[in-house]
Amino acid sequence: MRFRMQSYNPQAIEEKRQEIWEQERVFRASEDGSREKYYLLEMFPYPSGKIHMGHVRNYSIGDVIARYKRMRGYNVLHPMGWDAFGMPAENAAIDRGIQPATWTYENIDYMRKQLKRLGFSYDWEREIATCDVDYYRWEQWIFLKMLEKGLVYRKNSPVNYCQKCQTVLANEQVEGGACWRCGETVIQKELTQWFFAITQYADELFEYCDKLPGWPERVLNMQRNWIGKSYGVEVNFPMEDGKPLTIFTTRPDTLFGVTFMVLAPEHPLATTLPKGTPHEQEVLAFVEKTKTQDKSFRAEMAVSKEGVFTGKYAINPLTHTKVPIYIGNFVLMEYGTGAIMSVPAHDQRDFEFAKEYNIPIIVTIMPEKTVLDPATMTEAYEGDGKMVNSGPFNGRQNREAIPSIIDYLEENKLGKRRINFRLRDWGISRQRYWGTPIPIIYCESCGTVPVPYDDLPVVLPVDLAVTMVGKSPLAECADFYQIECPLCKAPAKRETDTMDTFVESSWYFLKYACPDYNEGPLDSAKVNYWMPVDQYIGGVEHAVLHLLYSRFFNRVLNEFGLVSVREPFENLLTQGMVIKNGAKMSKSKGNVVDPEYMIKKYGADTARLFCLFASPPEKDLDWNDKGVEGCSRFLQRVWRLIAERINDMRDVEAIFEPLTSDSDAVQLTYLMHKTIKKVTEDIDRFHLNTAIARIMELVNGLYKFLEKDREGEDTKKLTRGAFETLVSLLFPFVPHIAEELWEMLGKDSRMIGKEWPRYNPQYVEEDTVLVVVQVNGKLRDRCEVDRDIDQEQLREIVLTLDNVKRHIEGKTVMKTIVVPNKLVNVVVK
RNA sequence: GCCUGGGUGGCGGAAUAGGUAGACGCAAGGGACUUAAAAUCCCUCGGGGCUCUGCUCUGUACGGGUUCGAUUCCCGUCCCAGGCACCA
Repeated sequence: MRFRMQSYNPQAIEEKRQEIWEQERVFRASEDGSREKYYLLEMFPYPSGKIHMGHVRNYSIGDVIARYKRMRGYNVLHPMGWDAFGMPAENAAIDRGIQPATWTYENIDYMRKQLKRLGFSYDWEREIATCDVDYYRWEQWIFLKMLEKGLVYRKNSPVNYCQKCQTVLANEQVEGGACWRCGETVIQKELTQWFFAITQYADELFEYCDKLPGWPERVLNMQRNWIGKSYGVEVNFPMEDGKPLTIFTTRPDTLFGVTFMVLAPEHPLATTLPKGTPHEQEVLAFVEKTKTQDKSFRAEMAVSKEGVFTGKYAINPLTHTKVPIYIGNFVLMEYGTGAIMSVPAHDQRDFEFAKEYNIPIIVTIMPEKTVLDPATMTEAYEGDGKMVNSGPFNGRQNREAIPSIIDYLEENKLGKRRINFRLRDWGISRQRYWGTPIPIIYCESCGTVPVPYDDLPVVLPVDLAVTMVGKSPLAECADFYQIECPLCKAPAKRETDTMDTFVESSWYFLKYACPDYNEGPLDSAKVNYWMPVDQYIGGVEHAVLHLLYSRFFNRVLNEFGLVSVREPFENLLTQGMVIKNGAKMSKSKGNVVDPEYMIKKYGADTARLFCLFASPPEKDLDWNDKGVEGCSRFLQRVWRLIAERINDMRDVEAIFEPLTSDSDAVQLTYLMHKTIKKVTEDIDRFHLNTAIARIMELVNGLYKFLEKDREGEDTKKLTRGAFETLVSLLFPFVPHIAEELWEMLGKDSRMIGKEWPRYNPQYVEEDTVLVVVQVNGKLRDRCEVDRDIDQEQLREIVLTLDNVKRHIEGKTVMKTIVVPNKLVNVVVK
């Protein structure tokens, strides 16, 4: 049978392959005890309308790993779904008068098509959309369970509020005082809100950062930073009425230098202490003024320290001296006890405050090289040194003295060891429509009543007229909120807030294991088969949002007995952004490249290849249209390499070792086996760009080899072996063209995804090696010698080289350093 | 200010363990094929110098150090990106 050579037509072959994959359901995963499982997960997208280049990159990286692991014999779970609740759906509804549900599901349909057109190997039968009732009903179940266990509570407190989005934001969702989504300045608002008690897990979440070796250090650092664990002590300063004023400090070594105390304006004592003193009015006015300022404004104001004296004093428990109590704008009620001891000599903030209000300064830590004098100091000394003015602790190194100071405080019941965290509980109430309804009912007589488990789900009405003004849409929908109390049957009102959409993404990775299970939230047997996620891939922007919440949620569900592992994600890869012309691709910058256009022009394989080749996964990817063309050229070159010769090769048997001693054939064999080794190692450490570079070298080598007209069956067989190897190596990166070429070679297309080529160790190290010769560390010559040659012999050979002789002439050889099979350095004087 | 990363050709990026700096690709220049163009193929390609198939000096942000040898390790400085920022 003779074939006419066809040119590379990506659209045709890609659609053909995709159809076969779909029909044969080749990416379906099921539990299989006979093989090692591998759960590969990429962060699921928000169905905003269209796939963007960031998605293409993220999912291309994931697909290489998924396909590669399958070829290595793993039972791979590679699912995809939709983070489908969220604000843009509501905005679209307002702008275009479409229901959020309609808009969302239409987007999902469109984007699913796009992902399929890119040829990613997902098990689409496990697809989930978080806005499906069958998904969020179990989220409501989890909420109720958490409520039972005391992990959910409701409280009135100042919260972050975005006026543009008209909703509350969690601390993690405020970036530099602005809304993470729209950039609007966040204000403080007093509201009653539901909270998840993530702080109960603060210590564990912090400590386990050391037990996640598969995570990038910078992500762990961001999490540690965010949780903010600090060791210190709570100290009681008795006041004149005998009651204690409790403060938290990490620097008990400066206790002897306390000259005043400061309370947060929100501190309960702030308004009661000054009663009856001449300072009362002034304090009340100050507290009022400061409290009404919102957080970011106050932070800005407090650059200059402001405060008022309460007229009252506290007693330093160590020195028994009387120190004045102030109210200050720079003290935060949310951290520690909302009150601090102030040591102006050794804390810059306290120093500034003391200077402002003429409060004395006492030095208690003396640096080694200088002498501190309170009268002349211009800033606080925050470093270490010898303790002075510190009674029994005088002369000791301050850091070393801390434990004994704390011991002393504890023994005398003056204070207590204490660890404080910066992390706050996660506020999850959102005054929005398109989210999971919080399953709670408010009854005049029974109070806050959880929706009974049997009454779940609380279904989000989808036929609602959405308006932007006023309260949350659900709060205006009587059909939704009017309900009878499950306990007393009296008319009652549903909670009309919905949950933060980060709740959905905190457990979706578990649901993929059992998407159709509906007897409970999760089928533990299946979940435990697949969990933990072996490799998670996504953007670094979720370092302290989604990734922290998920770790928290997984622990909670672990305690409910639904999953057996404590940490959900074993290994994490954070890929960089896609950049063009020096800026992140975005509509507002006008530098967007549409994946759809790329597919039309070059095909999915080229689009994928460029995303993988242009830079290593963790780095930002600089988009370059010319680079894309280069990738397209490469695929055409591969296509021609095989298609042009297929008539001669079709029925030839493949061999992977030369039967002749023809040096070119031997060289090709070495190249082939070395390439397998390099590509394997590179994929294993996610150096996908260099893996592709190696494959390009193999292609270049093959062209060079075939340049000469070669006769003989052996040559053909070896060439065929190299072709098969090449196509297999290409498969995880560019599956369509690889599978098509595989079939062109007359092989079963189902098999390419199951076999990863092996290399013969004998052919990765040549018998001779190139040894570099240096004289005094400078490269002077090189020579080809037998591998593992005797060192003495090598020394002799080296000294006969012309250029070496020239450089050592008239000098004495002091020593010769030999790095076997690599380098000789002759040291002369 | 603090904590992380990171600074390598015209560009994207290579260089597992301290051992040939610049793999692979893009761009650029030159050539072959062609009536021509596209496509394809070949050659050159960090900078300087020379007696130019070769040799030599220099070069991985900057300044020192360790070493036979440093892009790689150590100390100091500068710059860029990300995170945190009155957290007591």
